[in-house]
Amino acid sequence: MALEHALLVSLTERAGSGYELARRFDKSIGYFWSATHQQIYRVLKRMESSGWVTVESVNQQGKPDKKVYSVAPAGQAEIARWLAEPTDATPARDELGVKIRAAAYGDIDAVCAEVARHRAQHAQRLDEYRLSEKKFFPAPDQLSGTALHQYLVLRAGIRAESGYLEWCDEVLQALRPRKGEHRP
Amino acid sequence: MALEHALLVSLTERAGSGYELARRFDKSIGYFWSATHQQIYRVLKRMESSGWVTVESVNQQGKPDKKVYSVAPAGQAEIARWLAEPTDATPARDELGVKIRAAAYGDIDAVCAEVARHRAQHAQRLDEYRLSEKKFFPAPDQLSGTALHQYLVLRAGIRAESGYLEWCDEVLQALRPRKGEHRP
DNA sequence: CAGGACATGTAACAGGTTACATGATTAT
DNA sequence: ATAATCATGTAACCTGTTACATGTCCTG
Repeated sequence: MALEHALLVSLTERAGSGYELARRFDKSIGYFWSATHQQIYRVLKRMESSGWVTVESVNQQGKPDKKVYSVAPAGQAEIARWLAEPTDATPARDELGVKIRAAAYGDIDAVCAEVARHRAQHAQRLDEYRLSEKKFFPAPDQLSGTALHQYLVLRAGIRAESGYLEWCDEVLQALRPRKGEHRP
Repeated sequence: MALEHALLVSLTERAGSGYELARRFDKSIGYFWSATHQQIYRVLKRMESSGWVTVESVNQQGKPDKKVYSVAPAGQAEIARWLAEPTDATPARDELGVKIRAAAYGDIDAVCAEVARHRAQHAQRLDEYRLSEKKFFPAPDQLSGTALHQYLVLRAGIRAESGYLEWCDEVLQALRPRKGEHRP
């Protein structure tokens, strides 16, 4: 399981509440691992009873109390243990691929529209990634430590998204009826 | 949900038993959607009670009986309905990314070893894909219909795997200690 | 005063994994 | 004999999603 470990990493960098962690998962970490707040609350509770994290209730003026979680020594040990343990590659899962394979049994134009929709979504994500790259890592050669690691996973996102975009274009070119031609 | 629809597509191309479907998911379809046999049996049962598929028990000499599933009209309608319905892009989920982000809190060499392991796995998959490409689609320009769609999803696999490989190399180059240098 | 951000949670459900169980045939 | 392949299934469990519930404060 990686959600536990993603939370531990995030909490190591900065202690925080479940709510704050959910915010962080909308951004940086969420680019390659997503989670809803319910899931996060559940896992935090479990990690607390395992002794991986400690909680402290913090009063706030105006706002409701928050439970700030910090990584305990057992949690640090768990990160190290997990890092050393080999993990299988996550199997690819792409619903759009299933749809394309199914295209012959439905409306091809609808499938093309779907591909175009996904293309747009991925293009937007790629833009965000490239912006982050320019903004936070203008001189990648000089990075080291955690900043370097953050940069490297951002690179994964950039490569994945731009590859996906190219593929969408290949699909659209192959499936879309071109002017002057008519489909058999 | 895409497993139902992946099974419908597979059964449209050829009727088969749960066991046979599980075999197919190890190959072609499994390249972009995976499922265990238990999952498949469960979903087939549900689809049968929804009237999307029909079953026929087939006696075999020597081997145990098998239940051969075929797509019913309601199943065909369901494929068409699902194709026209927009779906969200599957969020990326890469455990290796989490590990790299965590690398500073454990043994960097262990993380590099993991990256190298994954690189090897993806390289092998890419080889298989390229072999399939040469073997089954030697003249991609002339494809149409289902064969074209199969080719396009294979292309997705090839692009994804080769992009991943390049990224692994980028990571290894950035993280691995080079001769003559020593890490701070 | 309505709506959004902050903050946490319960409950029910759907999807996916792992372990176990059975039993025949065929190949080594 | 032993293992692999064919073929189906139950049970328990973990992971992930959706809907609902509560309550305050701040902004427009």
